[in-house]
Amino acid sequence: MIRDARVLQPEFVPGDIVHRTQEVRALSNALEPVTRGQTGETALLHGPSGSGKTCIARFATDRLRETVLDLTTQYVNCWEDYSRFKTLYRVLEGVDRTLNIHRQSTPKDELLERLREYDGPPYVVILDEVDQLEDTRVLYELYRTRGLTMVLIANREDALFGPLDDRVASRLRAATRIGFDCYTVDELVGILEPRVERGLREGAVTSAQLAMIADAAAGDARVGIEVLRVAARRASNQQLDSVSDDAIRNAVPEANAEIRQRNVEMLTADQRIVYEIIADREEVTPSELYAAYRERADDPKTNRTVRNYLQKMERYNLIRADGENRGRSYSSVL
DNA sequence: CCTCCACTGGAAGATCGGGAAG
DNA sequence: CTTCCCGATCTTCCAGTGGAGG
Repeated sequence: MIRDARVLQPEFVPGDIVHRTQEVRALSNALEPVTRGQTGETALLHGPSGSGKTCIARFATDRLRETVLDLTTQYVNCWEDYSRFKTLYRVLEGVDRTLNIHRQSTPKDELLERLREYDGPPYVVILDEVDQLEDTRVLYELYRTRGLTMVLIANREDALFGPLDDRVASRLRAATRIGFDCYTVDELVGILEPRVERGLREGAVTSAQLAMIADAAAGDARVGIEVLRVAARRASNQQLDSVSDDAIRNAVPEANAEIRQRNVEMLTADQRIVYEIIADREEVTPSELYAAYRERADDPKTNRTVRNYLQKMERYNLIRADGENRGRSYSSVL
């Protein structure tokens, strides 16, 4: 039943963008100087998750590479590489300058040195989830790199500006800003349709079912694609040649559980204890939580460290923190 | 109104761990 | 082998916040 699983992967970039033509054009304009060997304008793509920011950034840079012979591009996910070191490392990796850097290879900041020395062809770097950077100095350092053009992606524009250095903030205000809105149900169907055509056997999913998926995804293309993928895989495992309505309904919580499971696996043993305490109960106050943690953990970490864990888990969308200060309580997401 | 205090999260410094140099 | 280095992680300290209860 599955013909081409690749098009059901979340990171698949379609060869042709059905919606978002306006946004593609705006981004291409910002990058246009690159075609003349110059540095492009910094672009800032912002909007809710699953609204096509990453996809459009990749699409535009891929297309740019088709027209510009001598061009390097790199994608960096700042959520995964949130420290300054890791981000710089990835950027250098894109131009093969990481040889022999394993951590402490001589001077204090070898990475920055190498970046300064960069003298190659135009280089376009996509920084996804850029609001997750813990040290925004790296943005300034990238701004100062010759021939480097940045495409920044953030969920919320204002969350990015908050902790910024003045020098970076002023440059960022001059950036080309491109806003993205949630997809409508029709648009989502339009995104899923070509994937079904290429990825699945004919008639495996009806258009009414696509509308069901689109509706459940609430404007988030990533969720929609994940639901489609889970439902198709399930049907395929059962040797069916089409997807039932029930399979789709079941796939919605399963797709969410899968995302959550992946995040839980990234936690350390101590973090997982904290997560499980929260998951076990409806709602828990900070002091109850820490007391329970101390009881279960051998060699427990300090209260402050547990608070860092909680922040991290909140960012991973594993838990929710309600209220402020004294009124704070933690609960697990679904 | 004021005081108390549970809670948050920033800053700075200590510690851990792994790779390289001596 | 030991020593040094450095990023990541953890602790210590603390200022700020706002609800509870005089």
